[in-house]
Amino acid sequence: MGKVDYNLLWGEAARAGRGRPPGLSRERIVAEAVAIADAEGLQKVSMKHLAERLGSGVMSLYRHVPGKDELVVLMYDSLMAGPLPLPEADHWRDVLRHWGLGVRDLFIAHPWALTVATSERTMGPGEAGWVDAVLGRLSAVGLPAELGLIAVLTVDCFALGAVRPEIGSAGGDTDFFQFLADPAARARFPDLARLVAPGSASGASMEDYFEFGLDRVLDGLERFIESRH
Amino acid sequence: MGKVDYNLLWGEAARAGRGRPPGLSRERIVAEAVAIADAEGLQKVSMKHLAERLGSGVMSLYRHVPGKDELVVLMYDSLMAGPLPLPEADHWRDVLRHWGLGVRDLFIAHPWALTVATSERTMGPGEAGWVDAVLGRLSAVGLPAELGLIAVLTVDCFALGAVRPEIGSAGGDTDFFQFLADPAARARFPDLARLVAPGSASGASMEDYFEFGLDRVLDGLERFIESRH
DNA sequence: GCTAATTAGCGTACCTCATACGCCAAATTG
DNA sequence: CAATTTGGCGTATGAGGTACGCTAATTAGC
Repeated sequence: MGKVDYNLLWGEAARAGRGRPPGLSRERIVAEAVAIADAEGLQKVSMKHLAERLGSGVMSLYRHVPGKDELVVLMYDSLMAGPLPLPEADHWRDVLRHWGLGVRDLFIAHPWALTVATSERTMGPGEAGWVDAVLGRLSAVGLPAELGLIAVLTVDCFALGAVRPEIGSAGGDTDFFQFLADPAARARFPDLARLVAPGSASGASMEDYFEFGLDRVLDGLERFIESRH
Repeated sequence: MGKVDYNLLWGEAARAGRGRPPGLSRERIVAEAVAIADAEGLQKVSMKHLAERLGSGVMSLYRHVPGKDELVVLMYDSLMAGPLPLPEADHWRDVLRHWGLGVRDLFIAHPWALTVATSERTMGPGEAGWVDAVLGRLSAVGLPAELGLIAVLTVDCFALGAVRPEIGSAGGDTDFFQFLADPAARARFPDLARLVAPGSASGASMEDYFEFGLDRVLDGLERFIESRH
């Protein structure tokens, strides 16, 4: 929600010298919060609930995390610090395709993360390293740095936008295209209805659509990159 | 946050016959909430604040809106019910390009909307009509319906993802790439640093980047569509 | 070992916010 | 002018975030 201190993400971790040794740690808190969000949703991540899980008092958390908003930001950046979807491919297009699908998998595995990603925020070290790793790989397979950067951002933007209708549909709780179940709505928006028609569950076809769009984006990038050679 | 009733968005508005005439209306409430969110941010939209603006009691709002979550959904859908960025172009590519830029403008004008767009939700009538209008225009300029649908969704997905770094940068409060102000960070992520380098403010270059990516997406769609003729 | 300094854990109190409930007011229908 | 219906809203409740300050545990210096 509110503003989050830049130093929270990028600042040095002040080392502890003397004094009482910590039982909690920022890492443990963030990891547990992510576990709760994955299992029960982001709105179930309350300081109270989190403290119970960790077997500590509520206010103890504030020794390691400035507040709730900051915790959410840390949760998000911790995702990006994990393993990267980088294949052993030797063509930039394969690298980017694999990476785009990996981004999709990440946001489907952590549905709460998409909301965080699209909130007003600052890029953290995890995310920066994430992007940096892909740029490095693209560079290794011969794509010039300036082309790699725009290619990665384009694919990333598409993936972020395109994964949206898939989230929620998976759980079955909230279907993004629920209104199309009504025949009257299908009659009013016949073109939209076609999207969901093939596999009535709508979940399966969305994945196909994601790949289709991704391939179109890669086509567009390919045309541009080839014109530069 | 929570689940929102499907009927809230798509249900018929029950007409009032007798009884006390309403002083408030759902439309007024939603419009005022949007005004607050635009001016002060979504987190400042509280039932209390909203009621003060409307000169009514807090609980009066609940006669017209089931709750806060539902209000936010209605706010979002009301944006989509507004005027559409549809040009008088006679080529599908121009239509989609103009539309993509219009989507970008919309989310920059209403920064809070992006978070709502990417939350778990159901498509409402405003948004469905929005998509439907573009499909109709594309159809009118000769693009087959099935191609129009995937083209619109692809462009929409890209626009949604790509506008993200621009939000917040505009206000100057929270810069998405704030960490690149630090020379050490620029040294660590030189490729990323290049993105912001040209216009040090980073805002101007992001718009150029949006258009670049959009054109790549359109290129990819063009290749696919031409291969179908 | 003793004391001072330092840092962690956490109970209490407070504030904000959404909202269930119920009463009253204002209009229509007969 | 009742009876009915619908809207406005005050009060109370409960959840959630967090400022404050006390206590506990540990180390550094003596």
